[in-house]
Amino acid sequence: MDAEKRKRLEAAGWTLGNASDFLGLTPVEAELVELKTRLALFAKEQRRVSNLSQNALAKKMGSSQSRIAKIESGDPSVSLDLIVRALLTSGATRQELAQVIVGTN
Amino acid sequence: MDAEKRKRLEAAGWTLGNASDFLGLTPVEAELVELKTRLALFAKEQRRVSNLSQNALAKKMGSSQSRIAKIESGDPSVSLDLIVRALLTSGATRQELAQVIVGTN
DNA sequence: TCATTTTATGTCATATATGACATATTAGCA
DNA sequence: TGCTAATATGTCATATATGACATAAAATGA
Repeated sequence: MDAEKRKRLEAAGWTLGNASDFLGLTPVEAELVELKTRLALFAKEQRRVSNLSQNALAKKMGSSQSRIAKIESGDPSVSLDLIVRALLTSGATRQELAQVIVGTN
Repeated sequence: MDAEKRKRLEAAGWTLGNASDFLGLTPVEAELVELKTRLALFAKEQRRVSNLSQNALAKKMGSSQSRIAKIESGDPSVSLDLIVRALLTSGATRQELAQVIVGTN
């Protein structure tokens, strides 16, 4: 969005910002959310690469299908611990984890 | 330990193995523990580099001094989420996180 | 030494994450 | 189309993590 459009919108009474602002997240919280989201997406890829159904992965790591679904959908009730456990169980390496963490930015 | 010593110890009634074996951890659980331990150590370093007392860091991230101590001592009651929050709050970059995760091995 | 700050350890009420389950929705294929 | 596996979504009792607090033990410096 360019400065012009921003100015017009703000003049019209809009408060601009991103999702972090809206949710009232601190920068650290926002970064953690982004990190978890990226890892969650990668977890979905990894599971598919390893040819496991959500159910199969769940059994393999002592969890349940519904929780795997929540992991992959970025459900806020899912801990970083669980995401990483899913990733490691579906064969992701530490190098790959690191890769995802550094990201594109 | 070489095969000779192992044989002698086992003959003497010792069951050999590492901490993972002793605690009955699966390979994935063991790797997660190791990962958390390394990050915990790095968290301690990072806090010191940023010249924060445990109390100061705790306030900064809305936690408590005792919990910071537990983070840094590798207490099993501490989540990966909390460790990472502590790291980010004390100024660690994603690159540094990734660095620690890939580790030396 | 002593005073002060920092860190460690233990406990507890509460908050949050968890697996299990039911059930809905979607994909994939004959 | 129908049939079946896969995935999504919601709920709940229980397990685990949390900040707060007290207090002990170290560290730091005068």
